[in-house]
Amino acid sequence: VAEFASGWERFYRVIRKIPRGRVSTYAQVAAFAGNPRWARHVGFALAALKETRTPTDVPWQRVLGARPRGMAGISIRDSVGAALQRKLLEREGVDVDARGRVDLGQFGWRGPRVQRR
DNA sequence: ACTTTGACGACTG
DNA sequence: GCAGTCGCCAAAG
Repeated sequence: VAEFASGWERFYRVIRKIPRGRVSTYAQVAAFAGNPRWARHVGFALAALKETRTPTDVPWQRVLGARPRGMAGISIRDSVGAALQRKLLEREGVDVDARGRVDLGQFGWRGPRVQRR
């Protein structure tokens, strides 16, 4: 059913499910998309998204790079884009520290379903 | 069909 | 904490 999805479309589907005010990681998105080893491709797909789609279609800002200590961080290389991502996240109520890191224990997305308070 | 490219991640020194 | 390596693998040229 609707297997039109090219590889990257799967990532977009997962990312669209991330609730406002929550964040996830590339690896996490990849895992929910079917394979935890596609983390790099998530980032690649999002970079491509920048050119082919409108940002509003997929909440790319909620996808961060994995960091130790249950943290996630802005992993975007373009400083302008990184600043934008930070701004968008803060606008959603996500607390981003000075180094662009977010506590997953507090804002991390638990998964597509298992939200259940 | 081969090579290059990555908004990654885990590990090493 | 930071820089370098390696493993992973789909898309684009």
